[in-house]
Amino acid sequence: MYEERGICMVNNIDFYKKTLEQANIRPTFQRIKILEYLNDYRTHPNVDEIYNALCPIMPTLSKTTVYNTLKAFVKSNIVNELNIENTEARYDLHTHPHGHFKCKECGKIFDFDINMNINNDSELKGFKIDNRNVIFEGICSNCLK
Amino acid sequence: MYEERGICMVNNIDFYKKTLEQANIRPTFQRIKILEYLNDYRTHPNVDEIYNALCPIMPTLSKTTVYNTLKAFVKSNIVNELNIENTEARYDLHTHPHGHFKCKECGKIFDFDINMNINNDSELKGFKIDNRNVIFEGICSNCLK
DNA sequence: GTTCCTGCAAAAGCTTTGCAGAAGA
DNA sequence: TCTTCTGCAAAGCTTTTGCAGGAAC
Repeated sequence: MYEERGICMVNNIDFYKKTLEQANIRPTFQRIKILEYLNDYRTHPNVDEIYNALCPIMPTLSKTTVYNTLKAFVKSNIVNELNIENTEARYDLHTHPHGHFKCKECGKIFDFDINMNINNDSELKGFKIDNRNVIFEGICSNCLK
Repeated sequence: MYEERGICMVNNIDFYKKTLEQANIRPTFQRIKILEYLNDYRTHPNVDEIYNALCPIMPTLSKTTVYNTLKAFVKSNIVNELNIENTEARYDLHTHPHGHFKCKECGKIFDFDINMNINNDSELKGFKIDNRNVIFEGICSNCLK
């Protein structure tokens, strides 16, 4: 049991390392742990959440490092920066494109699939589109009750 | 000529007044001017731009009032708050839904039409959707050259 | 008279910058 | 050795809050 978990963890860490190396980012302990957190917790965490979650296992971690790391990840398209509120940025592992719904009542963020078909003759003809952020706001079905 | 412009302005101010009254917002001079600015300049201004543009004609205007006013406008769905960067909010008169493209090179923001058809059986079934913000990022055709 | 609005100053909160020491190539 | 990375402290910016005077109803 212990061994299995051990093996599993090693494999994951190797995968994170490879991901970072492919992006030309030196796979330091801090960066691997932040990437691991983003992979394990797909809850669109902000800097504070990541920092507080990792502090127990790396007490000398600084927020500056979290900021630096996330900025590097965004630049390399490993993660997506979500500007849902204007107060703070949230981060999302870059996977398949999807929309985000923010409930004004409970504050929860819901993922949803969306078809974003842009007409080739649209205003964006000839543009290079790197990121597609779709953010809806309203009230979720739970809070509507 | 002068008269025409005069009449025109009066009509507009009346229109702004009516808009605000319908939204249950007292049509003060400051609020009318801010609404007028948003109507005349559809360039997704931030607080600073609005404040600096209006200062010459109302020297005692404070940024707090701009913030208060925009917050009231957003709450009443008169304007839309755009969180394109996480550094500052931008504001957009609420018209027909459209997407925003931000060029990472020149920083310009382009409007574009988009069809946002959400499946009724999607994850958002039963949700009340108030705002739809679509923000694309990349490089515009001009900067690609 | 009571409520709402404005604007100044201060505070709060997120993010960036400068820099020195540490780690890695 | 030289470059890159980390983390502390300070600074920078946008936004919010507290509050007193003024305006509107």
